[in-house]
Amino acid sequence: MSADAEHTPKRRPTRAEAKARTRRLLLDAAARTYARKGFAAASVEEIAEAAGFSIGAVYSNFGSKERLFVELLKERASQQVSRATEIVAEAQHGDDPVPALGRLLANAADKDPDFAPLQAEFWLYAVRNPPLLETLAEELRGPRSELASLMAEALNHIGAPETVSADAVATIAMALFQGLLRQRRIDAASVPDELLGQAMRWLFAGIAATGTTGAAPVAPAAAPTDDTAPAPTDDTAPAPTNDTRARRDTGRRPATR
Amino acid sequence: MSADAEHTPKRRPTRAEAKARTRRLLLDAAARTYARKGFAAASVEEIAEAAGFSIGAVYSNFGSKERLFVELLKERASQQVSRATEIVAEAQHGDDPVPALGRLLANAADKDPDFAPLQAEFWLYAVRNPPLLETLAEELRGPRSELASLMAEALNHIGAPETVSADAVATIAMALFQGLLRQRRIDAASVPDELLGQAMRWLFAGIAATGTTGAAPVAPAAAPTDDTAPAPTDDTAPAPTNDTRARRDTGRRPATR
DNA sequence: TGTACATCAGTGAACGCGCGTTCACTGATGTAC
DNA sequence: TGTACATCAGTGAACGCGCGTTCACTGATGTAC
Repeated sequence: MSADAEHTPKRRPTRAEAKARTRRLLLDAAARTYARKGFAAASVEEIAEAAGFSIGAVYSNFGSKERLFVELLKERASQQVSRATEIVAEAQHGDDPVPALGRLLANAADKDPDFAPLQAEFWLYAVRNPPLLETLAEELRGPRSELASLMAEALNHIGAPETVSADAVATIAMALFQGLLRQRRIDAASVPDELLGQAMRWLFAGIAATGTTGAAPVAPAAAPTDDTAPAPTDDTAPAPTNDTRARRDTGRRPATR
Repeated sequence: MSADAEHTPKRRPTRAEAKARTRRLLLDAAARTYARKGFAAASVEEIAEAAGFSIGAVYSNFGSKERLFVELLKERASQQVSRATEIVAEAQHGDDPVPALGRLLANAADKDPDFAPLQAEFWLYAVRNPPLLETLAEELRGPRSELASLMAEALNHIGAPETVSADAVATIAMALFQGLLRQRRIDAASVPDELLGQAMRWLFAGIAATGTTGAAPVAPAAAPTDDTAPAPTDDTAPAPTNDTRARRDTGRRPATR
């Protein structure tokens, strides 16, 4: 129909473009299928069909069912963290973080029901294929340290003591998010929208209190918090790892190791 | 060798006893195998062999690969909650809960590496087989409300306001535990032993602070909780569900429904 | 712009292996007398 | 206590189906001249 076919979106796609599009469609179909059936139970035929291609297209693009999965993992493993980070960032500048966090939870749990199962598949697969665990950890490092930066900001904002590690708080926040997501699937009523926000609120209030009071009033019969080494557990637990009280260094450290 | 074979543990086992023993061994082997390979990838032969029996023994005892899995789920799904509950109970009466919670985390993560993957398998399987979701929820109800009872005690002990729901706190605690367990597998260094205890400490401090302040600075813009039906979702962020501010009812309600 | 050839993304049929399930059989336990 | 028969938990070989992977082929895109 139209003119000089230069920047019209309807021009005939180049070979590379067509291939890229196929790849995209296959990855998206794979995400749905792996999420719904699991890696082992999802068949290559099912995935190809869902994407509108033949089995061969998968092999032409990815080489094997496993490599398709790994590509998907590399592409999406960090989605959980980065999604959370976005919302937290938005929430922080808005009026009240609680409803924003509630939306995060509700969206991830109800609007995108494939999300949590796919993340679970990733985790299980990586746990069973140790080399991939490192890959996974690496994929998460970037987004995670962004989240930690936001947490550092928030900690400064409430005047938390310098000894509180933003990394630790970010880890706690992610764990909460994941755990609540999971529980919500089992029993939606036990995880109302505001629960994530509520928990974060308490957490920050607790951190702030620890700061102002000097010594934490915390859990019952608790030994007073001294600012020295945590010196936790004696026999089972090994020498304390770092991090919980590490300095708030949290400028994004771009994945060294 | 010995005498009247009455209560000697070495007497010939009755048929029922032998069968029960076989069942046990098969279930244990199934737990390991499903945890290590996943439900779909684990073969019946593998399980039978790990237990020291032939394939037929599985079919004689469970009827199918799937029913074996479901039996296992029914038996062990609540392990996560009840394990946590035990430790919390113990921690509460000891000096300091932080190391006890640290031990809980370390044990579940490092000492029993099959635990978290198996729980993840249960969850994924249930999510994909909705009828089982209800079963799973039911299995968890008992242990969960025990945990909530402990939380109620702790809340009273720190003088938390009556509006703080022990159920909500229990849910938060479980979510944290699960989430940290998962993260520890990806990057052990980011989840030191004390992190769970530390988080709980902050949480309770925050709740206590909320209390002392008088009015809960909690979820603003939240409609006051009426005790009627949850009336959930409309589209994005639904009216707040119940529970977060529910009365602290938490005497164990023994799994109705 | 047109022609001849090369490349290569995606097709579809075929292969063969692994696995869940079945079933006739075995031998030890249980029961009746 | 002993004998004859019934039951049934567990065996092991066989069946057949589904699925991952392969491969010769097609036809559209790209390239050389």
